[in-house]
Amino acid sequence: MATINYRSDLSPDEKLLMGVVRAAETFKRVVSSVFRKHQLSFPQYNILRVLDASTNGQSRVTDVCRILLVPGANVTGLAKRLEKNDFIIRKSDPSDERVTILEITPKGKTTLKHIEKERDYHAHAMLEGFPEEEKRDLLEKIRRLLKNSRKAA
Amino acid sequence: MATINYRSDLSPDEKLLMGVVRAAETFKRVVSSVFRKHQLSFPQYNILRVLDASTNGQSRVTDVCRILLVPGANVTGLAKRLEKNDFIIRKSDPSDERVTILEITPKGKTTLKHIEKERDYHAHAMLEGFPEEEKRDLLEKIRRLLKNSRKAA
DNA sequence: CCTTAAAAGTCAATATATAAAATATCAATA
DNA sequence: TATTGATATTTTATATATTGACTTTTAAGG
Repeated sequence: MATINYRSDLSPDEKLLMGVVRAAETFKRVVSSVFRKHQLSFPQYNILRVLDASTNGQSRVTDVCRILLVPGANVTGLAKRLEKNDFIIRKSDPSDERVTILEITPKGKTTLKHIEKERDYHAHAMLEGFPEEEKRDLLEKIRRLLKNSRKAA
Repeated sequence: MATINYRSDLSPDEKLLMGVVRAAETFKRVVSSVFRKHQLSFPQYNILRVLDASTNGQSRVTDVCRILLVPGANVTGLAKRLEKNDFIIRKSDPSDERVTILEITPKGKTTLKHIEKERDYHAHAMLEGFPEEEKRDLLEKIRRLLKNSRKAA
């Protein structure tokens, strides 16, 4: 047996938070296997989603960062790979040449559509056995967690 | 305004799960800043915790992987860096020479002790406003999520 | 024994995350 | 106008994650 010599000594708070981390990473692994079939990684997919939900399919790098809560240095490489695979284009904002604008391509949009059904299937499977009321309650608690941790950061 | 041109179109299930991912990553960022002051990364810290909770402070690479739900190739590099900084030692199991055993050092143990208080402070801050009963409820739901997603994987 | 399959771990290649520093542009103002 | 300070992004260096291939050892069958 694998865990026979192991006794968890996490404090209750830590156990809860580590549980959140594990659930998140396991979920990421599950849906990543879907994205990978379409040549997308999890963070790449998230960027595409943000652009797809933005007016004209465009957004500045800074805004993508703010929405996804990721540091900007991350996005440079991600955007370059997305552009190399024709999921987005990158262009400079003529009105402010410090700004890089990312725009989703038709290929990017259709890829998101293809992914949609399978993604929903997995999301639904992870929430199997959760009635609507419990989902609402869980979402509310997660939001409170997020608010607390952003305050702490 | 950052999000003015962005309307989230996530399905309710996806919104919930993406929320879990965000909460997890924000928490990781917060506590990582604590670990970093002691020359440890988040995954390195987790490995130390597993070893510290194992009998004789020892565990096989495979068992660490099973407990932390991470692929084995990860642990090789992490363990090497941990060994380079004297947090653990690596040795071969004489009874089965395929096996690598990881063992926490005294330095590793004292480092965990130094981290303990600050780590608890941050964990507690993230759970501010959660009475015990809500924490229990949240933990139960998170565990159900995790069970579902491991089944789906 | 000998062959083969499984198990444990490492290695290599690629993608990602992060911090720190560098670059370029903009805005304000002296 | 020249300078200063703030913004937006990229670059650089290191750590991590992930997949698949590979090596060594063990276990199982014939």
